Amino acid sequence: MAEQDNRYRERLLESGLKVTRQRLALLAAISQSETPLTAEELFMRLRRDFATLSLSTVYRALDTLCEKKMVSRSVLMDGGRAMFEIAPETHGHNLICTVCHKIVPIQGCPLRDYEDSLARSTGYVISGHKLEVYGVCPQCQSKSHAV
Amino acid sequence: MAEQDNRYRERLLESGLKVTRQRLALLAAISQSETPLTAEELFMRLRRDFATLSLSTVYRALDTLCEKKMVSRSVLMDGGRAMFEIAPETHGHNLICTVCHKIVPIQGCPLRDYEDSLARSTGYVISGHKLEVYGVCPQCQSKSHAV
DNA sequence: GTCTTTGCAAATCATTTGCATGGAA
DNA sequence: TTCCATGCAAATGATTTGCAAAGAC
Repeated sequence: MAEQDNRYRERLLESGLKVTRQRLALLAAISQSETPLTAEELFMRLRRDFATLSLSTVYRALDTLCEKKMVSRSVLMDGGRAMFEIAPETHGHNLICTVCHKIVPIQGCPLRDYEDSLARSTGYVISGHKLEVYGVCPQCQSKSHAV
Repeated sequence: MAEQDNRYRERLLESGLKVTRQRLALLAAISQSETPLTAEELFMRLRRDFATLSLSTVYRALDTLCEKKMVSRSVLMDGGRAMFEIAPETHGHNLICTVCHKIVPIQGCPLRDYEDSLARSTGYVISGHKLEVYGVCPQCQSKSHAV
């Protein structure tokens, strides 16, 4: 825990950012969650032991951390609010259950080769992509059978 | 034009929706655009020859038409506002220029086989996905060279 | 005539911004 | 000490909702 804390401390400094309690707490909270969280969710979690924290600080810190690639932002199907997760070192995507909204990472990305062929066929210089896959997880499948 | 109008008329009726001027105008406007449009953009286009139209009608009609699969909604990278396009009969995705924000459709989808293998490896029943690819279009590439 | 759809205005939700204070380097 | 970061409150932007009037079937 303290080691991880120090890793974040270093990365903040490397990025030219100041090490603040709120940023460290944010990074700790995001990294402790297995699924991406909304700004509001993070705010509520941190509020427990950080009474004076402000929601706009959460938004500002998330913006900054996204710029520095320490955190990444994804968008859910409904289009409502943004979700945040620790930027994974290996590029990948999420698989989202449309029933319970559980989010699990998919390891690997099926689009590397595709991007190359797309670049060739369109003349675009491809810079990236956003992919989310939707489905029903095994647990929710068995629940619906049980009814 | 009148033929297309009639096709939409039918599809509305089939879906159990009433055929209204505003819905027909909306469908016409969306189908006449080569790129997806925001609700606001549609509103402004329709306002030209439809002075009393209300923005909330546009939102409501778009919601309804998305439910009935006549229109589809996509999300831009920045996460701001939703964009709408006529639901394509063949599943495909968009390629978005990060400089001029031009949006062009990509024919074909690289993920069909991938979804099958993902279903096998995860136990999920895959229902769909959202994919957007980002890059710089040939025009914007040459413009930046020119500088 | 009945039930849906619309227009308008007000409400809501997520996110952003201005500004003075507080805190890290 | 010098800026960057934070807290608070107010602003913004996109989208939604309540309600009465208008329109489609």
